[in-house]
Amino acid sequence: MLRGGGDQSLREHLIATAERLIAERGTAGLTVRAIAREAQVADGVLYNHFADKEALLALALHAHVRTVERRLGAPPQVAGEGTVEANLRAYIAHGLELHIAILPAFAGLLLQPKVLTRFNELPNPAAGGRGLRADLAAYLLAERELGRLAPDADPEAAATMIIGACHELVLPRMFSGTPLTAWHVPDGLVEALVTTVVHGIGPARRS
Amino acid sequence: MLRGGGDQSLREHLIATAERLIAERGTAGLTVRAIAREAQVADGVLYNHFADKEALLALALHAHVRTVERRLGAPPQVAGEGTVEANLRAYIAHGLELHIAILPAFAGLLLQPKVLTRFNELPNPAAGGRGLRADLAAYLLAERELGRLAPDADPEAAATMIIGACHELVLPRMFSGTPLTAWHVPDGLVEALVTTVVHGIGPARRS
Amino acid sequence: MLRGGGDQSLREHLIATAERLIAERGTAGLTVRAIAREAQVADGVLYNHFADKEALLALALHAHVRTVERRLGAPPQVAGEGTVEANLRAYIAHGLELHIAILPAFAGLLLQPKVLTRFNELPNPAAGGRGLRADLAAYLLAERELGRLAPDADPEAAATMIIGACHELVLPRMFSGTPLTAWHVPDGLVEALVTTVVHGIGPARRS
Amino acid sequence: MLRGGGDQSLREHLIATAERLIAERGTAGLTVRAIAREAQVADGVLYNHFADKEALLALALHAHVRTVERRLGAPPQVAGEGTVEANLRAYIAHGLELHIAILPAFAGLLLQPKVLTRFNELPNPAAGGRGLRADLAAYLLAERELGRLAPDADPEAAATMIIGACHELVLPRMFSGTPLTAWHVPDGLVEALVTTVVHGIGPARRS
DNA sequence: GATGAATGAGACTTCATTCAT
DNA sequence: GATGAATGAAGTCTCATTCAT
Repeated sequence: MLRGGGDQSLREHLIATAERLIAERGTAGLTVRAIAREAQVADGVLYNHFADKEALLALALHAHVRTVERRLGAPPQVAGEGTVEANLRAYIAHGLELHIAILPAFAGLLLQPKVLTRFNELPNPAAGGRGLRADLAAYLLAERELGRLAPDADPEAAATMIIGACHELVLPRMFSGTPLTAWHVPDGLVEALVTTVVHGIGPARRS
Repeated sequence: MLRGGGDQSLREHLIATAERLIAERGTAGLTVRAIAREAQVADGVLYNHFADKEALLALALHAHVRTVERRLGAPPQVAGEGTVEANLRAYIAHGLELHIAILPAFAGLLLQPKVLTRFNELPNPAAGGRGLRADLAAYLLAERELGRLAPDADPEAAATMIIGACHELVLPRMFSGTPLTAWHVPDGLVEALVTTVVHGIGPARRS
Repeated sequence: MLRGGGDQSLREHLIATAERLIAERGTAGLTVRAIAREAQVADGVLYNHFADKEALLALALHAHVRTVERRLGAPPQVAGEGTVEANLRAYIAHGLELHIAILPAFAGLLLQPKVLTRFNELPNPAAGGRGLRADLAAYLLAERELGRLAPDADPEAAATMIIGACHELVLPRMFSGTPLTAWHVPDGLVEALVTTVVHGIGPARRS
Repeated sequence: MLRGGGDQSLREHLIATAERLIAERGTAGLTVRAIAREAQVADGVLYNHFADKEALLALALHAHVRTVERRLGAPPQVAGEGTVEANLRAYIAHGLELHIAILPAFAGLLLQPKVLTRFNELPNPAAGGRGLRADLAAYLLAERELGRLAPDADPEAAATMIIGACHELVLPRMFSGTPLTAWHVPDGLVEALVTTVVHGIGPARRS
């Protein structure tokens, strides 16, 4: 990006570059210089557009989450359509892909409290991060109102377990050293999760 | 050099000190000098006992996990005793406490590939981290064999959801900025989780 | 570009703005950007009118001295009028106010050789800075010619001591950290200075 | 100063180096790197011994003042010895040399409030800076008690004028660009100052 | 002439690691 | 083995100055 600018402002260019680096390497050891070099701009240019490194990282992380969500599309939000099982499968697929894409980026946040603070000051990316669980709980509540779930089913508990399962499937693999993108959910696992949450594991369960 | 216990080697003393600091402050901004000062030893003594900082951190993290597990005691591993529901409650309580104690420490791991590598070279702390899920799955399988669960219940899926729920309850709170220790599980939530996984949320569910 | 007065050139506007900032904050940490922002003009406009930052600062400092002198009015320059004592009091009051106003600004000068060089290239602000001492010496010489001072009184030495006393009263207070504007000359001090220089401190002094 | 140390600690070595640089160039634009390079040590070594740059500069400035005073020796402090005139000449000579040596160094202080703050926290170098005026006032008071000065002579006013004259002789020359060390007090000036303050300039002055 | 984004050298500071004692 | 002063690369950030528009 040479003097004179291109089609997008340098500010956006920097956010996009940082976002890409975060997606690729996470927030770990991401230096101002690395971002500037990758963006092909001078070292100090960052400070013409952002208060400090943390402000840029917070925005880049935010953009990352939105980018991922845009790519994934919205999870099913209209109760009553299709089958509950199919909708749950869609939620789980969505949650898995979302966590695969953003958990590594968020991990770095925990070591950078200043980025965390600035990130929390930004508007919550729609269904991003903690939003997905609430989304699912709302969906389940609506299905219960329609009579497609047991009258005493607990939407919050179920949503917690389903989204939690997505975490549980992703988190351990972040510690293995192998790139997360190379991993796919085993066949039948999603189906088994849906069956489990719908029918329960108790002895009197319908066959 | 002044050490509390005179009979433990300096090596153990350093690991114990680093473990305590990790437990108190997490891995963020933990410097070699801080560890040495806290241990009341010289800065460079570390390199007489460990290859580098990462090796020490990996061992300290390992020790931290074992310490927490020793404190929590073993989760119920004998199927057929008590009720399934009570045993599941115990697993969930165990999982929550475990994750509250070790997730913050592990977060730092993700940003330090060298620590991660060295940690994975160590013997897997018994039920630690990924171990708990496998433990629970084995327990559920045994209960199914005893006929206390539905014959077609999927122990793996159920274990994933239950341990996942523990993650889901803890993880978001790590990003809020408030200290994790100040948080407690809302009343009824554990019960709701157990009920959900045992009975399912489907329409035909028993009342 | 929004400027207060429409009829002064941008050059004058910049000098006036820099002068005001120097008067308010001194030269410490005064950046080109701060001046431009305060003047409500673009960052780089400075270089259309001045060779560099130092040239602007030299002119602004020059203007500052002239502004202060205009505000203080001329010290008594006509010998033979009033009493010598009263005239000396006026000189001292003038010198104190002048030094209070300009010494902080000049302090920054000493650290910026380029500003210093450019400042010295400018016409000496009439009685400013070093000028006041010469003024006083000339006045004292005239009074001596009129017979209102001892025939062997040394105007140069007396002027040096009187203006020096003004320095001595102001300088130490610049290092105390408290704002100079909050300070006032203790009652009786000016009178004591005049008495001392007029009568001397020697043992045979008239009572 | 290579590893292993020499006869003086590195801490002292750094202070001495900074002191020399301050004496040579003043505090203006004195960088951490310049000090480290001049001291022949690594860039960051400073922070093993001082909280920050300002702490070192404050100590170096302090040392500079003490060094100068040690070199100059104490001004006459015993009233009643020699003649008053000779003692005053000694005070003036002392003040001139002191100010020539330390005023340039102090000028930089005004642009570095943090150094100023730290400097003021240090014990006041005996008769240094503001101390000399008080010293002189005390001496003059003692002489007055002995009857060697007029009974109504004002020691404070006289001291202010005498030390002020030293300032006035030195300050303007700091702005000329020529090195201060190359300047000497014109013959007769010191004598004229002493005569003026002792006899006064009033018309009834003794011949 | 005016703009202001971009430049890039250089400032201060941190910290894992080494090594003479 | 233990010490801890010294190392020096690397990090974040500032700011006078330039130049295409």
